[in-house]
Amino acid sequence: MALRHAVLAALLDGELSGYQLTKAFDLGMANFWHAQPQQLYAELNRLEKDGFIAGRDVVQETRPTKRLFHVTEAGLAELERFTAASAKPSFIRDDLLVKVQAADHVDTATLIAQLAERAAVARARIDLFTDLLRTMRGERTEEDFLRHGARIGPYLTCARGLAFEEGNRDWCEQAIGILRVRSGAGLPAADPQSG
Amino acid sequence: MALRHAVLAALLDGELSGYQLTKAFDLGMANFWHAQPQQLYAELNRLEKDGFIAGRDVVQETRPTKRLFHVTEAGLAELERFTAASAKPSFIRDDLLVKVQAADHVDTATLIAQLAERAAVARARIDLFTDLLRTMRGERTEEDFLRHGARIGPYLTCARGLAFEEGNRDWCEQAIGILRVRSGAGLPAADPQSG
DNA sequence: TGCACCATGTAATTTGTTACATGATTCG
DNA sequence: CGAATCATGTAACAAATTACATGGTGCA
Repeated sequence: MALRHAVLAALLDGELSGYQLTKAFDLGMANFWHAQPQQLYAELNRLEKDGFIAGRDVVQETRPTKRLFHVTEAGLAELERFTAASAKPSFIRDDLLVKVQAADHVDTATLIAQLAERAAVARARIDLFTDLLRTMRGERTEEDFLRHGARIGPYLTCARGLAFEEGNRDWCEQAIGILRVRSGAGLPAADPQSG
Repeated sequence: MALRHAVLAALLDGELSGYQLTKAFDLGMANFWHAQPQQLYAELNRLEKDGFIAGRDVVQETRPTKRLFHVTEAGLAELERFTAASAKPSFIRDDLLVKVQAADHVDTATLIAQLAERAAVARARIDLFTDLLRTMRGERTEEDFLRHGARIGPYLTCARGLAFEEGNRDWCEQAIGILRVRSGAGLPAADPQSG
């Protein structure tokens, strides 16, 4: 039951609706927590019932009415309690790595295609996070922002996400290179950067 | 329902019992899949019923009788099918990152302690994976092993795990440094390497 | 006219977690 | 004598996924 703390942490950046929250969990939050819309809507209702967040209706003209939520004092206290408690070890699940684990027993071309696809996704996310970080720090240098900026939490987690995706990209490229050498050998391999 | 493919991939390295499988899921497999003993025992029974693995009893003198499982032809075909199917995006959950996301609203000392603990765990795993990789490649250079070695799948996934933990260590150290500068400022900060 | 976006859910099913259960052996 | 290791599960509960449901707006 730690989804709630991820939601609380996401709401610290300002009021969000359930819909906006799902967007956040597709972007920066996705670096360390994964959740579906249905889960988020349900969790928002539970958090409100427990008094950790409060919502207000915002009627819109051309769009359906939405509810914006913010963290309450009790919610902040709960986050503080959570932070002090010992963290569960981080938990990863990755289909692609399962496939690579079986590399010596499955079709190489198929595996290379999957690795290339993942590398492309990683590159897209690297660009995205690089832009996000630039936006967050504005005119300042990273050094200056991290020392004196008002909200460094999201910056640090985004930086971790960036490094993670760089690791993915590099590893995928290395694995592709190795699989190519072992199978086709002398082929004038297509440039993996081009796709 | 992809736990089964992780189990199949784990069994490619040779026959394993449920107990040995839980050990594998605590070590190398933990880099990309997390599962508890109860799940593994249950999944082994399901996989056997579906014909993807086969087990045989091994009676031991000083230990309880165990069942060793190996992947069948049907199991290999299933892995092949899985490899060809599009992978779900990788899925991360990390309490620590949730806490860092809330860094600007929670106690700094508490957060630093958590980051230091994680950095220590990362260092331990780095040592472990470095040894594991050395063992896998034996006398050969990495270059040579990856070109001509018989089983590179586990090597590649372990390498990814190593890079991931190096990323964790570096990021934790950076975050600790920043939080120290912002809070205590001029303190003659303790060496994070020492613990 | 069809698709994507905004906006929020319910219900059924599948997974995953926690607690409980058993019992011998080996090491300190 | 107590703790860790080997060895395998069942049962109850909590969480996550999938499918289903609704309906207006804006764009090509």
